[in-house]
Amino acid sequence: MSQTRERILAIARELFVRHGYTGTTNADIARELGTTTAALYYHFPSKAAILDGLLAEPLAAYHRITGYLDAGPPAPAELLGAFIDLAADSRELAALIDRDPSVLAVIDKRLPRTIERMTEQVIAALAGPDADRGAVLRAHAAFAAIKHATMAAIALDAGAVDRALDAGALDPADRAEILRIALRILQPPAAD
Amino acid sequence: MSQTRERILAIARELFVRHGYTGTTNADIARELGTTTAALYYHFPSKAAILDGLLAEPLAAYHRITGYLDAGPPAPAELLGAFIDLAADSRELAALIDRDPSVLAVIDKRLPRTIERMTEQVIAALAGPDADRGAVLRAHAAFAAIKHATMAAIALDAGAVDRALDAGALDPADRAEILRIALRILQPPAAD
DNA sequence: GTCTATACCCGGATAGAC
DNA sequence: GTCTATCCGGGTATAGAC
Repeated sequence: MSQTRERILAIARELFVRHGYTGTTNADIARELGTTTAALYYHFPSKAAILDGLLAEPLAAYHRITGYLDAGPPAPAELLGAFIDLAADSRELAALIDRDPSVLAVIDKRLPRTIERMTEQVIAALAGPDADRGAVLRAHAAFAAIKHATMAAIALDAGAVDRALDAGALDPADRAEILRIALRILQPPAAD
Repeated sequence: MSQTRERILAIARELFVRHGYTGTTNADIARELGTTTAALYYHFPSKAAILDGLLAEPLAAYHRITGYLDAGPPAPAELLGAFIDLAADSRELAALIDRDPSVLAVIDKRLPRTIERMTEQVIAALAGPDADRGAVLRAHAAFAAIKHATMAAIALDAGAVDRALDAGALDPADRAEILRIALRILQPPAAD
């Protein structure tokens, strides 16, 4: 692995997250890298390719999870847990995906299913087979809650260096709490 | 009110929501309007001004709500309810705000407080005065859930024309359900 | 593997006629 | 109130030397 390539990805990740994909220029990346924009094109054929390099893994994971759904309805805890881990692993990247619509356009070209279609599947699975309107709303709420709470949890540690080694990882206690929250969201009101 | 102005806003709203702010060009708006890009500049001094025209009201409402927080801690149900209504009123616009970072840049120039600062305040208010880590996570979860569930509820009606007059408005039953969900999220796990 | 130089296009915005 | 024409800047990408 060219290690300049890795540096470019690291820099791009940071800039994309902070300023968005369209809000970041090749010149911005090159400046941070200490080279010129032309140098980037030795390592990547296009700007979109840099984005691809960043999102390939998390998107594959997303696709893998929704693939399981085809087999049959999973336990909500499993599904929600998988998404917590996905959000934690991809960190700030998760936010990037649905922030900039132009990112979606880039992504959807290289995916078997569109993001939108995958999300629909997840909602359907969370809402359950005989979902009424309330169940669908709760599924949306749970899905959104997981993603944002996970990102918030990681962000809370952003400054703290004393949290042992793996700064940026999701605290197991936080994971448990978030899962608990999400599962409770899915409960119909009658079960209150 | 120039009614061409209103048409431009309506068109821009739709395009911004669908393709994002940076993903929409003046040419796109002009095409839909049936004129040229130059014509837009008779009605608005810049592209950013069109965005302003669209977001002014919802942002003022957001600012008004956070203003109340300065006075003292509100009942969570009031605060959450206010945000459900805000999300419902601004519809798809709500999504626009935290999607494109360049939108944030435009907005923050004309706001007394930054969006980020306002969000922090809301989270703090929802988490409560003696908030532990779990309470903060629950606050984030509740805030995200409200926004997404409300947008989902409205989206569910998108196609249905038979829902009497006010298509696009939030069903009171949905509102109640979403509020119930959000309030439950804020409950500490012990209260399960 | 990185440079200089530059082509090319496109988006926002302006000038001035009608 | 809208047009034609055009400027300007900046962004992606390429050519070709080193």
